Amino acid sequence: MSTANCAEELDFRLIFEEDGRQPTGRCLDVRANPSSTQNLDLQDPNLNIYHHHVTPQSQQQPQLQGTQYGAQGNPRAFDCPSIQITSIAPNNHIDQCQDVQGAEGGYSDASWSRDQLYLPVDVCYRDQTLCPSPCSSLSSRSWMSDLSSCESFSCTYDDVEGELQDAARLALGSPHGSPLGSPGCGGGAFGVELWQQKYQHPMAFSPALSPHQSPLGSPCHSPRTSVTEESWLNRRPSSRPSSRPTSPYGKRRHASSDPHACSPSPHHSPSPTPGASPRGSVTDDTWVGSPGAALGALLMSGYPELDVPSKTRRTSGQQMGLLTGQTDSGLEELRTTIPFQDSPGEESHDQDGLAELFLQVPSHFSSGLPKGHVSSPPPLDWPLPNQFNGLELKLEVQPKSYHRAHYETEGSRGSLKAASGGHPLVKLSGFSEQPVSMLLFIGTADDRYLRPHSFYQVHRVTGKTVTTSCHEQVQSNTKVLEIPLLPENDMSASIDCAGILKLRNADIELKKGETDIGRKNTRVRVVFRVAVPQADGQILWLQTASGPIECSQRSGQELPHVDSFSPSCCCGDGGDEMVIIGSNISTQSKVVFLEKGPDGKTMWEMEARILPEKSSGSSIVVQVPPYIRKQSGPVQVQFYVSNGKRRRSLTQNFTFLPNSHQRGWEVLGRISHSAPGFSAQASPDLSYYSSGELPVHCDPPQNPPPRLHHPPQPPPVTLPTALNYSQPSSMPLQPPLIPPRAALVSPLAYSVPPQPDSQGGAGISVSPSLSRASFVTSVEPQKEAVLLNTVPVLNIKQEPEEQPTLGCLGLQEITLDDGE
DNA sequence: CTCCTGGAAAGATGA
DNA sequence: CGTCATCTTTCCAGG
Repeated sequence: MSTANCAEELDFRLIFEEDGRQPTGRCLDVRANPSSTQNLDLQDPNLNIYHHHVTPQSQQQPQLQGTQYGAQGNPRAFDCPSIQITSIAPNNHIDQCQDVQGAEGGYSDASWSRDQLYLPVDVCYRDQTLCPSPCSSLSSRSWMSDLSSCESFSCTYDDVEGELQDAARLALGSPHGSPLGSPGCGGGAFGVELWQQKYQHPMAFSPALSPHQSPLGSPCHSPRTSVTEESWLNRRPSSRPSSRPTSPYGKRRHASSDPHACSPSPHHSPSPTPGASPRGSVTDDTWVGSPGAALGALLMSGYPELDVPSKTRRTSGQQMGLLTGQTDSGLEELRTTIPFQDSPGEESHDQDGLAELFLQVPSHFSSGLPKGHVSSPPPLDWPLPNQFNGLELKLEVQPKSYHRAHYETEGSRGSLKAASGGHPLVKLSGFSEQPVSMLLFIGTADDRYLRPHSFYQVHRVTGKTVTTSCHEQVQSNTKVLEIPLLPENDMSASIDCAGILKLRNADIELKKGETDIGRKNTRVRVVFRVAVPQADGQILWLQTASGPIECSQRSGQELPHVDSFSPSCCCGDGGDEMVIIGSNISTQSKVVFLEKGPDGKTMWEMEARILPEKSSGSSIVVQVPPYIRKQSGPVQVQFYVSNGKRRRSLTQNFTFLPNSHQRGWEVLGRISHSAPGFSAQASPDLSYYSSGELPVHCDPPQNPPPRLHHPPQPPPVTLPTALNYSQPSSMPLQPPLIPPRAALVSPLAYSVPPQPDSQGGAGISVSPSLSRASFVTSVEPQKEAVLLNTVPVLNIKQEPEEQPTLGCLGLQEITLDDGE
């Protein structure tokens, strides 16, 4: 096991690093906490608000643009030492591509100087490259492939042009909606679609309503640009099999050792290539960058247009909103604070070549921005508050925690559903003057840093059962659904038009710059954003996200989850019958009791016998095994339910009383119940009793459980060393978590102290002594969890059911409990 | 006939 | 290098 654990931990690290955490501490200043997107408190005076002023025609000065862009698009961008990049020689390939695009698109970015380009942008967004997926649904098929596989796209760039043109045509011809949206798009169009959307169809997105359109301008480009790069890159190496192998063709090593992927750039580092960095860096960067985000709500002005019927408006290209000066302070800070989001250094290192690519990117990018249009929605990875000034975007009905995503090779698997059987419901309160558009995209389940998910894209579901109108668009390579919130509907919308598309891991991972690992990265959150026009012409952006949703097919044996059990103690002789109630528990399951020493080592372990005849449905009855070790007093042990090697429930605390003890004693353990405070470090037993936990009278063992022991809300923490799975996850998947950086960010009132160094900026605060632990967070979730638990105020939400293992397994590993 | 689904076989990955 | 346990992705079939 240990071995296994280790492995997992490693994986995790990778994931985390890539995903979420930001490596560097550089951005401590970040104001916003990405992760807590949901909880930012705008009220806080300290929060900066970005105003978006529209500058209609004016093209922003390059500088400004850069800045603005950065702000908007990506925090990181600001600082991004584009310079470095600049210096790097551009890559021919790239150039070509860009040129092509630019030409095609008609956007040239002459206006932009490369210098101004920021890599960061790219970084921020998952790389476009990666993004391919973004396309999402297009069809379900392949957009990614097409796009993603650079090959497809880039490889033939000749063709590409053609495509672009086509796209352009389409764009022109069709209302925005069509091209993108429909699933049918399929095919090769992906690139085109993106293209269109971004460039061609600004309008496609409803302008008025949706600010987001801008996406394009934004970072996306850059990122995606990366696509270009990638494509190029990929292409070059033609070695790569077709972009989409039937099977994941290349097997991808998690380690990112993937030759292909990196071929161009050696660095594997999370943020390998500049371009590449996308995700990883993104994450990181974003994180850092987010500072801007820190702002909380973003106010973008310039949407004069809001009034305008979206359809009519052309937002076009420009969407990228530039942040207007107002941001100055904010931006400035950001810049200063965030020297390089992307960690240019890294990028620069390995990637000269890459850099070039990136540079190239700008072209598109620029093309979009300059146009002067206005506003663009903030980058998708920016944290935004869910409420501000009386306005609140709330997910009134949460989606089920499980939704099997469909592959491009499959048909749709339907829209997200609510646990109740209906569909998720989102409502904007505090505003009903006019229709507003809401954006929906699939984000990561990483609470620490909410950002678009690389391996999943939202997919527009159509059909007679769908009552909510919406249309697809692509922002920063991420597919986004735009759904109107109408006053007549009480500014709420039933999300019955959104499904989830799974992109092949191989497709995404091969993208350059992609740092995330797809394997076991199967949880997502649905993110909702809305742009609310303010009286002063500014636009306030609010965001909220759903709880984590497991998207992989459920296997026969799901992760078992113990809801309650009784009794929670018995004498050392064992033999008592214990009822365990929970989900995914059957007579096929195994119940193992064990005791761990202070060092986390298993000192005793024994499997309990299941009594099938007394078990039923969601509960099983087991015979408590005898505790064979010497005991002079009560001994706290743990037990877990297992459905297989990797499917174990969280460990539950159980107490063996001395035989001499009077039976009937039950200890209420904080440990067991409130457990949060329990940490492996401390010897459980000692702490337990010493703490004065009180023994409570417990039902006689034989009695049917009058009262079941409920797992601690926060699942009890198990010893770090303990089984891999047993640890409750400290990782906050839930929104409730406080943004790690929140503290930093602003005076937001978070009970949890910020952790500067925490990579991901986990929302968890750790006591000083534990600081190291915090560091560990990303890497060793479990341990962290433990440590965290010790902390006074953790907001971490645990999902008991799920994962014991957040840490080890990784977020992904955990299987959500649908409950259904 | 298309869209949804649930299941599962075939492959891919890692341990 | 082989084996095993998992995961991922592609197919099937029924409603």
